[in-house]
Amino acid sequence: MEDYERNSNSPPHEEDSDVRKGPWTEDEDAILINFVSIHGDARWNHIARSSGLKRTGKSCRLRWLNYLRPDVRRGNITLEEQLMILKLHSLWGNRWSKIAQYLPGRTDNEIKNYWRTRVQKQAKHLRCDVNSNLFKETMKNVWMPRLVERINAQTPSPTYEQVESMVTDPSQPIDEPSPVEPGFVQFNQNHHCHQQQYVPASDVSATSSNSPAETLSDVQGGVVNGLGYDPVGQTGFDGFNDWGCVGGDNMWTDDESFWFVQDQLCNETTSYSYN
DNA sequence: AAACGCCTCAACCGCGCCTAA
DNA sequence: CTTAGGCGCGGTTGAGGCGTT
Repeated sequence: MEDYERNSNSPPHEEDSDVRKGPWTEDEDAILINFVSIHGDARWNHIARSSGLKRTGKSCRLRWLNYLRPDVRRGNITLEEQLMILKLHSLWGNRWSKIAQYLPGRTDNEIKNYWRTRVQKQAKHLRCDVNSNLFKETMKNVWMPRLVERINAQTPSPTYEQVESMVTDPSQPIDEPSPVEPGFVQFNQNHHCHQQQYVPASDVSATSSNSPAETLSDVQGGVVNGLGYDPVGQTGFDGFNDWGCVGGDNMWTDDESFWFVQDQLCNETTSYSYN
C-alpha cells in the first residue's frame, strides 16, 4: 500500500531513486513550513508533490508532526511527564499516540523513545521483562510513588497524600469545562506553552473495550490535574526550568534506581534472583 | 588524542484501517 | 463488494553525540 507514493506514469525503480530519504535540510524544512502554513497540515501526499520536495507524504507528515509544528516540545521529559507516561502506559500499554494526547506538545515518537531508552533500560538492569508483572508492580508500587515524592520535594504543595489520592482516585473533580469545540473536552492549560488543550470526546466516553480504569476521568482526575498541568501555572511546575528541572531529566540515576529498586524487590519478592 | 562502545532520537518501514470511487 | 489512495500507528534502524578507556 506504499505504492501511492509512486507516480503511475513512471517506472517504480525510477521513481524510487528520485525520493529523498534521510535527514531533512534547513531548506526542506522551510519549504514544508511554508507549504503547511498555506495549505494546512493535511493531504500530505498533495503537499509532498506540489511543494517540489522529493519526499514522500509520510516523510513530510512525520517531519511536521515530530519536529516542525510550532507547539512541539522537545527536550527533557519533566518528572510530571514521566509520571504521566508511567501511569498512562500502565493503562494503555504501547499506545504511544494515545498517551501523547495527554502530554501537550510531546509526540508519540518522543514518548516511545523515552520509554525504550529510559524505562526499558531499567527493566534490563533488573533482568526482567518490561511486560512482566514484576516490573509492572515495581513501577506501580516503587517508582511511581518515588516520582511523586520527588515532585513533592520540588514543590511545596500539594502534599504527598493529596497527590497520591489524585493519582489513584478517579472521583477527584476535574476542571469545569469552558466553551470548547463540539466533540472535544477541555484539557488543562499547557503550563509551558500556555495554550488550551482539547481532548477528543471519543476518548472521554471511554466506552468500547476500555476497562473502567481506562476512562479519561481516571486520567483527568488523577495525573493530569493533579500533577502536571496546573491551570493557572502558579502552583509549582513553572517554578523551575522545564529543561533543567531539579533532579534532571531522568526519573532516577542509574545507581540510585538500581540499588533502590533492588532493595525494594528484595523486600517484596523473595523468589526473584538477581544473578 | 584515538579508539571504542553505548545512548539518544530522528527518520524510515511495514502494516492495518478508513474512505471514496 | 472490490480496489486503490491516503493516513496513522507501533516497531525498528542507524547516524551522530558523548563518555570511557
